[in-house]
Amino acid sequence: MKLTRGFYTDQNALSASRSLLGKLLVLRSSMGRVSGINTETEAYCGMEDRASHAFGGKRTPRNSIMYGKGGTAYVYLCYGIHHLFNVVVHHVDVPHAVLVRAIQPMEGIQEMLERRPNARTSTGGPGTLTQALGIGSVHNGADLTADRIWIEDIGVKLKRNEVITGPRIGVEYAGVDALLPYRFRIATSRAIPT
DNA sequence: CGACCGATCGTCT
DNA sequence: GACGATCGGTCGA
Repeated sequence: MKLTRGFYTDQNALSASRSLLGKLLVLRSSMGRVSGINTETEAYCGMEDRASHAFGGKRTPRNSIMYGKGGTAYVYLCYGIHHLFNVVVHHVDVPHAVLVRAIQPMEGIQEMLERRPNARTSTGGPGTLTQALGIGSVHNGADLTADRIWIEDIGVKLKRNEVITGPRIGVEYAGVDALLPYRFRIATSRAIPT
């Protein structure tokens, strides 16, 4: 069943990063449903977090989505090439977000392969999963409780020892905050180099 | 294997 | 004018 508003507004990025693991990310496409199970996430925890776009309470046209309602998609272009997909959580004016770093493809795999012919690494990173699913800047600001892009609970329960934590990727500029264990990954998912 | 590097452009200063 | 919450190819060991 589709996650409702309360799921997103009633928790912070840290707990949401855990609870979004094992959930199904779904898009409606012209071909039907395209989806994958979240296998890796990262928490970006508000204005105190040096790795976050919202660090120091910074507010720009780009990151303003992060200050909005939990249950909103935050999609932005990284390195001029890749769209990264984030789930905004927590309350208005508290800029918490969860970056989805990897998925396990479930529905619409044929469609994903057409978009990414070299399927070996098709959903192994935050930039490639958006390409596989067809997520782009049109989804920035999308309401995750509506019917274009959403997340479903498919009954996957993860035990504590099935979740691996570690430091976030690509945030060296964040100083001490780069070391925080804000990265979460399903232990049994395809191994990804640290 | 691992290290390195070019691609590519919206966003912010 | 500089810089990314990255990726995939290449090069050398």
